[in-house]
Amino acid sequence: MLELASPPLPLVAEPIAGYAVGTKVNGWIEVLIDIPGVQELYTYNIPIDLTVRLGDILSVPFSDRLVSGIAVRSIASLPENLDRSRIKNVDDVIASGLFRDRYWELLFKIAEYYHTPLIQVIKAALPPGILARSQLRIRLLDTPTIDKSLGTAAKEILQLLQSQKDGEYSWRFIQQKVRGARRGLKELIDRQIVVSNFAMPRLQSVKLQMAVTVINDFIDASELSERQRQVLEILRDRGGEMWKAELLSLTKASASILDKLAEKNYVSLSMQERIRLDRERGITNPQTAPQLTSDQRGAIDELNRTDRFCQFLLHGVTGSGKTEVYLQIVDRVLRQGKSAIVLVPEIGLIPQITDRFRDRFGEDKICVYHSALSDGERYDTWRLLLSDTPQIIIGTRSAIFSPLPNLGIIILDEEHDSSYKQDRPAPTYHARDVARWRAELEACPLVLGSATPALETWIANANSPTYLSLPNRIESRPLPPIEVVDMRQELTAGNRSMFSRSLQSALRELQQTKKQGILFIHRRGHSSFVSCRSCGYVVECPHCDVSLAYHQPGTAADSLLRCHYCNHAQPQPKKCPQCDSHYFKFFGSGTQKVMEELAHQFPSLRCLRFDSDVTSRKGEHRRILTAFAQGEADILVGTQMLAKGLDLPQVTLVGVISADGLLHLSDYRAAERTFQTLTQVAGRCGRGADAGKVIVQTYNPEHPVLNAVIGHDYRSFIAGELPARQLLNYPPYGKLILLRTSSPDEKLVIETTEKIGVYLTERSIAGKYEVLGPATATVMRVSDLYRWQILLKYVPNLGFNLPDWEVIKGMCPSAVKLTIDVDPQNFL
DNA sequence: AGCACGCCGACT
DNA sequence: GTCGGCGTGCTC
Repeated sequence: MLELASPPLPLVAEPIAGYAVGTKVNGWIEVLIDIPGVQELYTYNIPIDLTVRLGDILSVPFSDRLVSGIAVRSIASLPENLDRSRIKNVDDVIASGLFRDRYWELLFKIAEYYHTPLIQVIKAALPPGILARSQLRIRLLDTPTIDKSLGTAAKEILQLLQSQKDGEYSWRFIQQKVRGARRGLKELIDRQIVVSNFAMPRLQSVKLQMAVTVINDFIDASELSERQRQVLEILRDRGGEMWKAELLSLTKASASILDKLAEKNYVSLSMQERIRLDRERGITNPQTAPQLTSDQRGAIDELNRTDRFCQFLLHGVTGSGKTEVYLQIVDRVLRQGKSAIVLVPEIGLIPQITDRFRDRFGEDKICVYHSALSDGERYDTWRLLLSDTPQIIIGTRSAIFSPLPNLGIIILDEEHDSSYKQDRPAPTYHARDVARWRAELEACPLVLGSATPALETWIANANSPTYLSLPNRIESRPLPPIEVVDMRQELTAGNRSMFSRSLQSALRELQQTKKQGILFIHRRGHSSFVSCRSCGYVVECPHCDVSLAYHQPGTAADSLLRCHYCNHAQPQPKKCPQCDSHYFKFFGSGTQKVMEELAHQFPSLRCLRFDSDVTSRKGEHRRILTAFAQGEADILVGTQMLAKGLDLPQVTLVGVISADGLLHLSDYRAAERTFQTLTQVAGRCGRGADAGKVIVQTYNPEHPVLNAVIGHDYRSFIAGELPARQLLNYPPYGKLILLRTSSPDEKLVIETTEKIGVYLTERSIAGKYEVLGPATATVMRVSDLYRWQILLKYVPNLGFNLPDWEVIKGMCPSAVKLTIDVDPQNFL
């Protein structure tokens, strides 16, 4: 059993006894330190000239440096084993008033549920740049006396520093570059060639910019030149206040005109904070609420009945007008003087939904928050959200941490989407669960919207007044008919194209009717590998056990092979490295392949590509979708992101190149994912005045899930799927926890994981959980790390008793990394 | 995380 | 003998 020096922070959902965020601290303060592997609280003294409140972000001396930490608890007397002389002073308060009680409790709850140190949860919630730690920096002196007798390490460091304009590098960087760096540094410091010092990295701060403000509205023509008067009038027309740079570029005036106006006391020039927000957007066209369908009316009425916590499921088929329901419920919340959080699963859906909200509420009430914001934008947005004014935040999963003090509602659109689950850095939270906890704590309603609800949500809401259904599309538009094409028969009939005869004729029809179509590709790594047709050799990543993906040459002559796991890139070999064959080519049906094939078979159709390769640049998402919506192309070819919530009224054809990749996903969710994805993709079709048509190609046309998809029949899918889950105690009946281990040392991971497996199995009978594994991860090696995993399965209702995670952590040597993924979605 | 202290192999 | 590898322990 691991013994901790001081009492660890209890991982409980309620705050520590006596804890209340914002209360001033008397006595000593216990600080949660921002250093991984340091979980205990450290006690500090508060200097007289400093006011520290619980929840403040502090900078404190730790070891020989300054680190940031959070003031979490005040104590009146010191622990016995801690000598007064060892206590240091708090260095400074970095930020105050960021957390409210409820918010703080939420963070505790997350830390507890996901078995993650609280500090990591806080880091996930805060914008970057608030927590920071000092860095040791090495600087070359101005006039160093350098003699030749230096050691090689010292010489190398010197060279490095001399190559830098300011003669400065972080110590960490030098250590990475130079071996024996420590000795070299000592030499250089002893001879007074360099100095070292600790410096806090540049913290995120407000951006100041010169602004011009009218201070005298009365224009005395005799006093002003013509040009001065013009500029002043323009400024006045624009509300009397503008950024200097903008006013100058608008009026083409020179700065001296403003100086003169300031001199004559008509305007004042001053530095003001320029709030950085993501204002990238289209045109606003104010819209009033449209006529509601009776289903929409019913849902809104039901939602309006409560202001307390309540989880609603808004189950609406694609195109049934869920967004309008969101708009109306948010409208009510704003009128009550409260704020709203609206989450979407993907960054690509933000422009579209933001446009809808802006058209209804105007732009100043809406902020967006997602991973593509710059650090400055995030920082400013986050601070703006701390204010009490009613506002709307629209964002991806991390926006669930928006610090809005006055929450009136939380909405998750496409709530079934697995992008709501974080699986990379801990905490591996699911935004839907966090949203529910938060709504409970803030006592506000939670609305989960989907055409294909997650089974968890279905179980929780079915047969309850909180189940709100929109079974029909708006304006009584029909759901598109879905045709499943058996690709085996295509082959028998001699069609070797990747497009079935049915899809080909639909594409031809599209050409004639001037309508638009979408081709969906389910891409998952293996679909774009390069292989030898003579010997079957496949190019694999040297660091991961996966094949490399082919990428179309851009402007460069050589095509590139890239690893989707570690980003390793290499040029494509001209011939097979194994057998020298020249039949060595890109194989598979990725987006590019489909584009080529279209260009070949349907040269007159204009195609646009829409996948993560093309949309990674900022604003590219919107650009492509706008181009497509404006009819600049006939076909949009893309992956996953096409399936999610896009509203493109001109689309009358949706083609799924192959459903097989989806059907054969090797985890218990395969059927659910297939049903969701296919239903969602099909839903992109026939949303305008013209009816649509969906064609799904597969080698497995008999698959039962496809029948449910054809019938747009969620209930029949559920009826088939739930018993299967129940039988094996999979979610939503049972719960899963995935332990992942990884290490560069293969033998060591196997050994460690097996040891953990034995421990878990030994106490599994008493614990009432099931142990699956140890097994290698689906891809055993990624970035030269060997990965293993153990899955725990248990049924909450039957009572359970999970193992002691501290014991398991203790079983891992430092070279083996352990992560605990609660409710895992990805078994990669 | 860093960094110090501390114990074992190949070299001036 | 020393330099230098990286294994444990500590930081209020």
